[in-house]
Amino acid sequence: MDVTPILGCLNGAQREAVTAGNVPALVIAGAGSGKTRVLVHRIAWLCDVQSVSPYSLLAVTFTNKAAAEMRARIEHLLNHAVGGLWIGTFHGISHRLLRAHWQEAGLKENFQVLDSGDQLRLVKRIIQGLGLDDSKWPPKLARGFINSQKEEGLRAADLQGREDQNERQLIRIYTAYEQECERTGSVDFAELLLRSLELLLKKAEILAHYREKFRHILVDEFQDTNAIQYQWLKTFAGEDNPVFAVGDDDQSIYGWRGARIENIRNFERDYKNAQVFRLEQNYRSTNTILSAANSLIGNNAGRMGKKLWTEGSEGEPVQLYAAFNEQDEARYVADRVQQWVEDGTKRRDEIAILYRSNVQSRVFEEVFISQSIPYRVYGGLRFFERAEIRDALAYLRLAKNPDDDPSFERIVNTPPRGIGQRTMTQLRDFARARQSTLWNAAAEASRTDLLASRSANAMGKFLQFMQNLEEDIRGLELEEQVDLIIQMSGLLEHHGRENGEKAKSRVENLQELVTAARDFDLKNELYAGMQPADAFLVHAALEAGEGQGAQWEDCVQLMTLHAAKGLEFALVFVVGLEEGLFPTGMSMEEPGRLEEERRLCYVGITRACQQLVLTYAESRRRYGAESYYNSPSRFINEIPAELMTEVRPRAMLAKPVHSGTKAGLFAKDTGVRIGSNVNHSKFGKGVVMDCEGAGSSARVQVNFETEGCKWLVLSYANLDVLA
DNA sequence: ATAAAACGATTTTTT
DNA sequence: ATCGTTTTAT
Repeated sequence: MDVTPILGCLNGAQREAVTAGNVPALVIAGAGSGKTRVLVHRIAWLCDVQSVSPYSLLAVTFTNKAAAEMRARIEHLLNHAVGGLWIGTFHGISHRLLRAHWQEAGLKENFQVLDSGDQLRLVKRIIQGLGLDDSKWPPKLARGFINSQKEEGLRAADLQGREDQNERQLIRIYTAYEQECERTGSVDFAELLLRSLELLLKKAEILAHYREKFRHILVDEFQDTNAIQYQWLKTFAGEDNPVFAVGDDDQSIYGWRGARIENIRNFERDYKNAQVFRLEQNYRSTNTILSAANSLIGNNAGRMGKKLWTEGSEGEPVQLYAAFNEQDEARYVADRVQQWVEDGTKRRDEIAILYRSNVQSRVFEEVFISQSIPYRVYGGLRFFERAEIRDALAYLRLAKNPDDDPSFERIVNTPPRGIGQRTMTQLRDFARARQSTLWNAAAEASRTDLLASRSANAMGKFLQFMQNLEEDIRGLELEEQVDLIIQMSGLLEHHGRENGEKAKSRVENLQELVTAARDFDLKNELYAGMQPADAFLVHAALEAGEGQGAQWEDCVQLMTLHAAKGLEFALVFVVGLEEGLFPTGMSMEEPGRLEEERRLCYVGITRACQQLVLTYAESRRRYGAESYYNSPSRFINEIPAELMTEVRPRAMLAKPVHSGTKAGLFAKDTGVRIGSNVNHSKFGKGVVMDCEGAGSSARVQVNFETEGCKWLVLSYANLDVLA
């Protein structure tokens, strides 16, 4: 057999990993070292060379996108479809198991999947139902508690006997939440994992079946697994089926949501016969960029140890720009973007601007709009999380299942049909007293005189409408069902009547939902045996959809550092490198947190292929207030100076540009004017470049000989004017 | 039932 | 500052 297509294009380390024997393997794959390639070629190697059936492989990823990409690459390499191969996310695969074994798992056949928004609303309802004050017991906190317990494999029953009053209250909420999920047949994300793990552990014959089936377990982004995910993998693997885990401890950036970097370190302890491979040759970045990354990450303790190298060129030095404020930072970046595309051969979509937090995108957007630079911001609300989409899906859900109280609550007065708070409070009380669902309570109430006649009338019409809707959509194609719903519910008309951009996009989104329903792949084996509408709803929960429709214009890419993981760009700006912002103020006390911030910076740096630009602002507006004298991030200092050049175009000026436009006179004349030579006790001598404001808030920009340009508040700065 | 005002939070995000 | 949520007033 000719193995050239599978092994020919691999380097030594990659080839060793791909052709590893049937023992547990841990591949420490540095940024840009061909991590996905190794995984894909390993699968191809097993199937084509080792003659392992694709049916006996289980490949797990974190995102749907990664799963889809991996499948596509495998099929491309093998040159044929591999339908029987299980590739999916932890959640997707768990879901599939639970659908197949719903009875053994103790679920309802038609259990629904709650996304985190659904879950939050349910937790909130539970808290209120227990008579607790939801400002004292924030639903988000309770949800976090429940999820983190589940991620540790702990049920409410496992938590009895806690002393702490606070904790006991949370456990009470957890208990009630579990009961409600049980009653309504709802399963949240963490539950998918925990429940499928419990299924395997409790039903020996099912476990035996899957251990017999999956002879090889492959995992991507292993450093991001949490406690239960690792447990889940080990359970599938048992004693005989080797785990092939690929990851990079230096790119672990999700500790705050439960990822256990220790998993990667414990792998060798858990699997005594494990082989460890290191991929250190980088195919992405210049030597300079890699040196910067290596130096930075060298400041972390307890690493697995790894040093990236390349056969490529040295490349340009890393550039550092000290901006006066966030506007200046954005202007500088915009200038550099313009320069990049000026020669006409370079594209904007090979440029990324990476920031620590989403709020930072705003200033860049403003500047890009004013300079007509096309850009795209990643992140934000996903398609299936948008209110109008959730509304439409709630109609679908309620039509299929009138007992779904959350959906009932959501749409009973959306669009407005005269059913207000008062009516709903009465109805809720009534339903609780009768131990019935809102739907049944409403049906009952409309027959009695519980509600005011006007409300009863409106409610009756709503019930009638929902019944008609259910009859009308029955038997239709999914696409037609959705189409009918958005029209008959009045949602389309409701948003159509509003004006403004937002309303327009809501209408478009609703129409897009019809398209999504049309394109939804019902034949996918994941949804085998399910009703189309139910399958579509699961799809909506499990795959929230991209933020924006595919806009393949040539756009500058704006995103958080987290969102950039796995991507690469010719030119990368890592912006906002200030102490307190990146690393964030919250992370600075705890060493573990700080190391994760450093890894995040490492991820950012290693996204760059050709040129890396770092920026920070000496002054920045945050939460309305301005902060001055920001220190540059410690991460900047952790990059050797010889790899960097400082760019300060403005500071090059000996004299200010516009001394004519601003008078430079302040309310209480201090003698400080644009162009004045001044002395500062800390920063030394400099020239006043610009001024802003008046009176006590007057600020001046001073270009210091040694410190560069800074904005100072005149009343605090105590400047001495020199002759 | 709707509009205005007060309140509060505010790293990162996938499933 | 700004955005989303909740309370209060009309």
